[in-house]
Amino acid sequence: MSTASVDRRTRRRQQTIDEILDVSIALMETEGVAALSLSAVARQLGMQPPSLYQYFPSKLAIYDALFQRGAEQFRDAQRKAVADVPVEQQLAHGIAAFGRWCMANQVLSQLLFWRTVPGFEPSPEAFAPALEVMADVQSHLQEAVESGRLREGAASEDGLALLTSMTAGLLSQQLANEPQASFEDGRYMKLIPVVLEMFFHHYAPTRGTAT
Amino acid sequence: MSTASVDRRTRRRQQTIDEILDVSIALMETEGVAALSLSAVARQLGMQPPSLYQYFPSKLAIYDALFQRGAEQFRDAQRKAVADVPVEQQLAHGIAAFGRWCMANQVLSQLLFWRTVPGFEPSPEAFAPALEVMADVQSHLQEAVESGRLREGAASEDGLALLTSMTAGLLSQQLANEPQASFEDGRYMKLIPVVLEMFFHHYAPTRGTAT
DNA sequence: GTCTATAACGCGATAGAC
DNA sequence: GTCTATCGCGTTATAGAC
Repeated sequence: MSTASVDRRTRRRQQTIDEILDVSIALMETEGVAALSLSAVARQLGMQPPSLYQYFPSKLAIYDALFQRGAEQFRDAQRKAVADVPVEQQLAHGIAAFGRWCMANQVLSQLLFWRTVPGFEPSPEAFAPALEVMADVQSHLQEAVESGRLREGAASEDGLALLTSMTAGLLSQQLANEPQASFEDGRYMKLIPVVLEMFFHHYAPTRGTAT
Repeated sequence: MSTASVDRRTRRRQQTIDEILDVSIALMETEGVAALSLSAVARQLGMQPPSLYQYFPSKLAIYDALFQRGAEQFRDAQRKAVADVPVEQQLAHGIAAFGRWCMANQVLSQLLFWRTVPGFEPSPEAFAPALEVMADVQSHLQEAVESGRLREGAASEDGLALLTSMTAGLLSQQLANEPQASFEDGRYMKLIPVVLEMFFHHYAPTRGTAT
């Protein structure tokens, strides 16, 4: 067996895996994240349900692959948004990119930020890119502190928790109440600049209360 | 058939309905909200699964009853928390009560604040008490505006959305990351006073930016 | 080896007859 | 209230096709 044929097979296999994930996302969009059905996926692909087990050992493994895919895409979108942007605007751009990505990838967002699929817990491997994003945000905060744009506590655990909770809260409300809206015209997404302003105000270097 | 016997039957029926709901909540606590199984409920009650259909027309109807129950309990907890409290502390007490109730009733909170059960949408009847709570909060905000403790915009749609998003965000993070914590020692619940402070700061009467 | 199909098991929600 | 029956699900075992 030639090396080329191995490659071709590997490529074809990866392609099938991607198709399975694509179809899964599409189905979850219409049926709900927790309502993913392997039979439905197989039908869409013209396969029999057991054939899927050549590619994933279980339904939860598909969720895990989707989680990882989502976390990687999310991380890359974040990084792209803050690249080539003046340091003092990185937080604002990053958070806007967060909102934009979430509204464009609602299914993946639900998987990443809520934990609502019974029995599913992301593997450490799938979770890793999500941790990277957290580290990125914290380093942006740290930078803002060191350059004097924010007070000490902003880069603390509480500061990070506050920032992520406020933005995740807007997202939560947006997805629960107005899921069909776009990032630009969502009632809650519109408030993203406001909470960022509140955050900067709370951790303003010269005044405000310690946390 | 005597009136008494009708009463007794009605009472007994209501009792069974309550038992079904209680068992459902208990099962969702261990298995996940979306993993509720009628068969499991029936087993716990020593019934056959089809017998449940004497009390609820479908599984989604059970979710709806739980939603309504949760919304009513939530509303009552809110109202009890703000009763007999000085007007200027009602918002703080109400929000603390929100956090406390949610952590003590996580299953119902998920049902109320996220929409993660495939195919479930609360009926208007079940949703009504939730709307009452919103109206209560808005009236508290309005009161704060009229008494000069908050600026005009605080009681607007955006103000209400901001306040609920920030608190719901903390809850979301708490439930997703540290569900086993209590209200008192949860990393995110601890920040509830902070976001309230940020809110008051943002809508302070004398200064701040318009929203 | 790698992929796919068929058959079968156990479980779930639910409809209907009793 | 039950029992029976139908249907769809995730999953496993097994056997044939590339």
